[in-house]
Amino acid sequence: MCQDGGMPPRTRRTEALSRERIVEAAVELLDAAGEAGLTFRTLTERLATGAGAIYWHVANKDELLTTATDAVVAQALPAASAGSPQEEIRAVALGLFDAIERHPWLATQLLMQLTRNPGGPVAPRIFEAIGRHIGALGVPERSWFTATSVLVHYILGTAGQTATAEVSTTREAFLDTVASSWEDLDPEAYPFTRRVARQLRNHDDREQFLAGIDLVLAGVTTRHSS
Amino acid sequence: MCQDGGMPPRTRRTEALSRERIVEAAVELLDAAGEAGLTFRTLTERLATGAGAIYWHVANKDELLTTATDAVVAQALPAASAGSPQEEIRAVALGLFDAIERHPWLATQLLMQLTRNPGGPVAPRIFEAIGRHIGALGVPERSWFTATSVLVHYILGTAGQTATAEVSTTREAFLDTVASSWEDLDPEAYPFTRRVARQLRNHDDREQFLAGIDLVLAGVTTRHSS
DNA sequence: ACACATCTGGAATGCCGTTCCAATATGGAA
DNA sequence: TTCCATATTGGAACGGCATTCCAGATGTGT
Repeated sequence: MCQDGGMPPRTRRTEALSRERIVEAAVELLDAAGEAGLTFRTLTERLATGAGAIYWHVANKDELLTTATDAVVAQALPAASAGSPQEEIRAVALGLFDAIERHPWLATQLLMQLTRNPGGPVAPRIFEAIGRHIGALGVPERSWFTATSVLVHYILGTAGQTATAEVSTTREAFLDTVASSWEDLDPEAYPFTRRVARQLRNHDDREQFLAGIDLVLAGVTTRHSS
Repeated sequence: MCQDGGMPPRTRRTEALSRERIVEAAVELLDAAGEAGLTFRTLTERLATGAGAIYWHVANKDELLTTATDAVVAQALPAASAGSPQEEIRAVALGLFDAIERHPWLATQLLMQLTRNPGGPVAPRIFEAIGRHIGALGVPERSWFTATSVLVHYILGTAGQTATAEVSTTREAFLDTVASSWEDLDPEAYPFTRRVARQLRNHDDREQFLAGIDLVLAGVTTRHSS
């Protein structure tokens, strides 16, 4: 549980096990084989140790997942650059989008963190990165929370949706499967979904994603700029 | 896997096990004890049967969860009433919001269905319920998919966030805990989140939720109504 | 009354997260 | 240098889970 407060020793019996080394290995396993690829079995094998050793550094699997998620998100968020609030928000959104593309397991984790663990480190980090620029858009403080929520949920939801497509064999195959199943729906009950299925097939993820952001930003700004 | 094509027999050895009875029991267990409350152990106990019997009607737990989610969503979506597109969309949103309040496990399931199983029955059902009214807002067809995505992700994300608060002891206690942990963040790194934490405390879920919807609708409409 | 397909209950399997503990390292005190 | 308290490790053991397997009961058509 508690880390020592002194220098790290030069060399341990094999190669000092540490919280960071565990988290790093966890991220690698998640990247390689998704959420199911991270078990204490695979983790102990990769680190050539036992379960007890890991549990000395990490409380449980949930904490490990939270820490791994936070580490990846921290790296993904861009350092503050000096642009318009819209540009800043777009940069954050793209940073998360790309991170989810690199680590497809991230999408689910982020949604979980946001809904089930808003007190943890991940939710505030993302909330802050977006919300920081909301005031500069002319949104009155009373609406800051709502406006930021809309943006964050859209970003994570959509990025997650498109990123999941990457995991399966190829993106095209996945989108094609979904589009086909949508086109096979009952025409009476699903006229809209069937019609939109075509847009799903040839669909530039990144472009659509940014279009959605702009749409939300338009709503956020026009609402209060009169 | 396959249902018979004939009449259901009047009476079975105890009380005909059927796909519907299993799904019904699953929903009850989920409502009573959340996602962790649904295991094949609890399910067989409640239905007074064995695991094999259940597996004859249902492929696996994932399918059971999907079916349970779809059943609850189907009941939650309002029958078409004749109002403005905005009113229709608000009605669907509130229908989902209330369903999530009644069945807190639903939030996570819906997010999963949307991102990991868009080919299943749940995603199209929700997409259609919202998207059906998008055209009437004056949105050009090219933007239908994006606009609907924004709305759906916001609705599910936010409803999920607020619903999770219900599960824990009391809503107030949960919000208070989260707000406190946000207020304890580093003032240098988290000025926005700390400031917004106050809005979290006294916060009418439903009102905030509808405000968010209106915000998105404003963006969707003003963007194309010139 | 017989045979066959449908349906059931529960035992067995293998994997998972977690706990427990005996054994081993480490750094400072003597 | 020796020794000890404390920090750290590896792996065995545990209970719970989803899922599989199968012997047998049930109901239907003949």
